[in-house]
Amino acid sequence: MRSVVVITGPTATGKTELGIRLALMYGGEIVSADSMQLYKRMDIGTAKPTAEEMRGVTHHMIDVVDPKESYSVARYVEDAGKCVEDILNRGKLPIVVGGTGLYIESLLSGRSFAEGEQDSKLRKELSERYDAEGGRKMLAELFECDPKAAERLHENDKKRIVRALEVFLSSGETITAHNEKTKKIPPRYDACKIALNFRERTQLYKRIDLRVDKMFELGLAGEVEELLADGIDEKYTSMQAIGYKEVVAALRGECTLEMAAEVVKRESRRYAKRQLSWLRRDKQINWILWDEQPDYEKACQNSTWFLEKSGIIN
RNA sequence: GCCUCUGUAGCUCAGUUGGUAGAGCAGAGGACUGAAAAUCCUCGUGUCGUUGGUUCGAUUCCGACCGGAGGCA
Repeated sequence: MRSVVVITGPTATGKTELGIRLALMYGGEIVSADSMQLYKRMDIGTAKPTAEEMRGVTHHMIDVVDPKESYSVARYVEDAGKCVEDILNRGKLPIVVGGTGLYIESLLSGRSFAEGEQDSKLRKELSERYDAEGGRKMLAELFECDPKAAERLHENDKKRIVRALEVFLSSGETITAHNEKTKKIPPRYDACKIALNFRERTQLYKRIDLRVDKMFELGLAGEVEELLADGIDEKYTSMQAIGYKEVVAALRGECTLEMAAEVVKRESRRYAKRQLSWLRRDKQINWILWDEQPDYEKACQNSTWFLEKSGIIN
């Protein structure tokens, strides 16, 4: 089976650098798995690798959509899937690098999603009804058509209740049935998964704080200002990114930039925590744990071992 | 030096008319199938500053001491 390498982990752990090193060592190309680096013009706040950092390694799935567009996992599976196919066909090694767990999982499994579109009329109607009638009522309604989904969802989980109803109403199939079906489909790639993290949580947080300070020094505020000037504000998905929505608030005078920076740090820490809870349940992951600082030499050695073990190189 | 106020969870504070205590924030854990850097759920034992005394029993009352704030000299 055709194989890919995955480099993942919570933010600010050095995924980008390790990915590039491995690409240089094994003739690979990077396929980014980051839901925000997809957007053009959002460079500083998403910590996109610069041209120098890339060192000639080809990167895919970065800067592929306008910040005004709304992207989705479904599109990612399709677009990134094409990149992976192309890389494999050219005899090179695809290295999927990123922290968006859902994107990686969906890409590897080649998951097909149930019907529906983000901006569909149906979804909008359901969303409005949820606001008007309350989650309790909507959940009860979901229970009528898809009791299993209703059971596992909380009445406050608007997004998922709306989606579950949407899937049933538009396709006649429940999201539960759809999920069970897609779960059985074997993954389309064999993956060697490597995740980076710090041994101590406090080290991770220190690193996140430093990185956020650096983003502000590099001119994150200016970047956001330019986007706002073109009418790209927080109503777009892209601007929901951590680092952007907070700066928008500061630029609107709701708080100072210093305060915004503190919020960005806190949100990044929480995000890292969520990423970890997503990753921890994947037992296939090979973890590389840093002590104080990333040690890329050692990580490359470890990675090589992992790649050999999974038969990707020999 | 004297007087007043104050010392309770990592932080800010509430509270117990004496029966060993609770909020917000921070933090932790979890979920996750077309917005995922999004969205949602769950979680609060801490020598109640230290030390004596009164009491069946003190974090709560009294004394001393230590730390902090203010006032008078």
